[in-house]
Amino acid sequence: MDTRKQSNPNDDDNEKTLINPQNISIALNDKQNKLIHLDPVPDFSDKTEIKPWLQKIFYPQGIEIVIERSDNFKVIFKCKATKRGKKHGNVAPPLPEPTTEEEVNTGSTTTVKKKKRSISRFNRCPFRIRATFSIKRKKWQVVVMNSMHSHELVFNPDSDDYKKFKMVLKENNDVDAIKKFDELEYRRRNNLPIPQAIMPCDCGLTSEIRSFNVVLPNINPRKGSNNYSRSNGNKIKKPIKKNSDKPFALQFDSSSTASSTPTNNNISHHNDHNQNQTHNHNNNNNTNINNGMGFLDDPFASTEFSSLNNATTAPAIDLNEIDFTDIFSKSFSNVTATDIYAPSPLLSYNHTDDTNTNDGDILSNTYHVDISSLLSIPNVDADNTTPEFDKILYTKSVTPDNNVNEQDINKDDLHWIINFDNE
Amino acid sequence: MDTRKQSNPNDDDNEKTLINPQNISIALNDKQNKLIHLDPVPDFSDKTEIKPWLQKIFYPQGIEIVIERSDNFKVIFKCKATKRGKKHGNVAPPLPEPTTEEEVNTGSTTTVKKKKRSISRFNRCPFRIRATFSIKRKKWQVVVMNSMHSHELVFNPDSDDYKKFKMVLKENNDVDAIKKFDELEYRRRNNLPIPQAIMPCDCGLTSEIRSFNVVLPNINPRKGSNNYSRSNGNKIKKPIKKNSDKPFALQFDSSSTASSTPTNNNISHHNDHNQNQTHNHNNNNNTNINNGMGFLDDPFASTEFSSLNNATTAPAIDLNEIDFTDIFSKSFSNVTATDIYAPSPLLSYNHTDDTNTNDGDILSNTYHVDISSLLSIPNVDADNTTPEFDKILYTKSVTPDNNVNEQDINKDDLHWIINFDNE
DNA sequence: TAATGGGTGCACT
DNA sequence: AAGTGCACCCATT
Ligand SMILES: [Zn+2]
Ligand SMILES: [Zn+2]
Repeated sequence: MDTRKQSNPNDDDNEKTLINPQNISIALNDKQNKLIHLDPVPDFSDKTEIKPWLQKIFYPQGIEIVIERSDNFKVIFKCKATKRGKKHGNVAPPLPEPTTEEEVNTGSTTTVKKKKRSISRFNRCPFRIRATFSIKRKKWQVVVMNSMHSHELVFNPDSDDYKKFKMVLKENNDVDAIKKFDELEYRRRNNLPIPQAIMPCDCGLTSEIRSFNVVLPNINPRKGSNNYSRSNGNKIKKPIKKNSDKPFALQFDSSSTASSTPTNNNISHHNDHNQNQTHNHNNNNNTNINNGMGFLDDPFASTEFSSLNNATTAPAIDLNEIDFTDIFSKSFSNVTATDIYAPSPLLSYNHTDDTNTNDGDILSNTYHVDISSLLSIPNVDADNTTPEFDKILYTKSVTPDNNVNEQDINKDDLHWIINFDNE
Repeated sequence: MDTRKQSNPNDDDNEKTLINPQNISIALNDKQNKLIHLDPVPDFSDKTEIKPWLQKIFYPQGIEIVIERSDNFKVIFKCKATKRGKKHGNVAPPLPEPTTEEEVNTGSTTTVKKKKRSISRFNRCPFRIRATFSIKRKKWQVVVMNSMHSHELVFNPDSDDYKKFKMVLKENNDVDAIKKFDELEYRRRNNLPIPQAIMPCDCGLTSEIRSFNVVLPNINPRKGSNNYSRSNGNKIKKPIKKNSDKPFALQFDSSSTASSTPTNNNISHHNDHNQNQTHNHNNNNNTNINNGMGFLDDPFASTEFSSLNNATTAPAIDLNEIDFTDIFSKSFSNVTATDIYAPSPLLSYNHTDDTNTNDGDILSNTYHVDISSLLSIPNVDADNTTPEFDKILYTKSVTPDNNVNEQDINKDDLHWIINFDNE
């Protein structure tokens, strides 16, 4: 039974309030809320399990995450920065940089000098995922804090981080995830469209989380005893030494990690999908954001999986191990894969998992959010035309100087604007 | 026998050329050279030995160093940043920040917002020490890259880093260093003047390096075999994995670290001191850079050590173990301790150590540099009056807009100017 | 261990 | 003055 208070998504003051995913599409379309709570979240027994779980979700989105900051009670993720001098090989090239030169007036002479220490565009992406351990709930909460990106989103199966991620999947014998990512790699390398179904869930998070073998461990947390102590006297005490103070790891009688052990939790997903899809942007399915790489060139729109059958020549991938039909037999027809110029709709579903055998306090009546919304650039001004992608990338277009209606800027927006201007 | 070529310090193109410390004062006064090569340097058997060695040198200068960046062939040190919200307790307060507010014009309204992500002044200090392992010389080279600071220099015996440093000294039974730092702490806590003699050497580096028990290990480096491989093809190859690729650690048959083992190297120091002191600035010995802390308030100028005898009441320090006379019997009378508003002179000495029993290629004919120069703010324009400290701190005064003669800017200067303007 | 925000040392890449 | 991934910090509320 979920007793959390749900706030009115039309309330202007609810940016940091827990929002029922049922209403999150409304909240997002209200242009004010950028906090997207992902729910449910596995009961990680260690914070190191969070990143692989998120990678399974966001790699298919073309988002490579890294840890920006972490301690034992918090992990902040962001998009991985590009490598500056990277040759454009099999790696998707970043969009062209803005002018890398700048004029330096040294008095009587003006010198044009290459900007050596320019921070790559990629590193300015405001996208964040915040995982915090809630002592009261005794579980981790995952919140997407800024769903827009300052760069294109391209899945790169050749990145080192992805290779490591894939290797861990193999070490853990995570056959379902391996199969899906093999499929994802195959489609990427052959410039095939990436359907949302390759995402953890074509409509959200929860379902495919199970099939990805990212589990909700059916372990009973200790009740009645709170071994946590974040305060030192009356002040906050943070872990003092390395590899110490891992209270939440002691919370479960887990003999294995959440990411390596499947549960018996049979979530009946892909049922009762109440697709409250809401579009308030141009449904331009032909907009192309990938410069010549072809990854997201073909809007998936109404493409059914049967179209994949055209691809029969697989490279080094063991296609014999890939069962495509199982993946694409699910409903995703109304979800556009690449509609990232304008805010994607949030599809919210209400999962009532009667088969859930886990602790009802944590797992029952959970909801999930279609993370296709994470692909979107926020609708900074719904009344205007969709802002140009290049402008957002290069001209600080989120500032009020760039067609952003100031009334539509909340405090979080302002914070970013200020930071951009300061950098 | 040192066969290194020495360059003409008056040459405009020698910024990155090895400079004989004999000529470094001339080179520095030429306003072009900011690279101060420290020589000799112990043959560190591990890069972790470098920081303690430098701490022994720079703590007495009021400089607390941290590692900015490191790999197995390079360690870059800089000044430790201040703690942001630190209350001004027994810690020397940083100079007041510039305005921490900024106006944000959001169109029709102007919002004044606290700058949240401001970098503390302390972290902008350009002072750097670069230690690089030279494969050709098979030894570490230490270069001070920017001898000015953006902040006051105050030795803080209460800092955590210093306590750790001191603890390591005790673990290593480094009695000489312990004695000297006890003395330094005592003088600091009692607002007594800090003579240059408490520095590793009152006139330079080499001599006190021995008495500080930082040693030049009398170990014969392997000759003829070069186990190093920095190049991958013809490009620089960086270490690939953690805790691997420590080629220089294999270079010596060392059974102990350089910082813990004294050598038999009897450098006859404090002889033949040819004090080529050069002043081209106002010798204002009364300039006070310490806001009320009193540490460096009293210019030491012509103060002899006998003046310390006035202090007889030592707090918790075991003064019975401190032999002051041995320290201050050395000549340092012409060195001002706190003349940091203007460039300090560089005193260069020529040490000819006939008693050196170590490898002549490395240790004979070595020189050392008076690191009192490291206290100075560079003479950005010798023809002008001394630039105001506040201006240097807060108004990017190293830019040509701030009284820097553009002819006096070399390429490295320009690089920095650009970076400052970008921040 | 309340929750949440940010700074920064420093080795990896 | 490699940039940045990450963790050890500290801040305010
Ligand atoms: Zn991003
Ligand atoms: Zn400094």
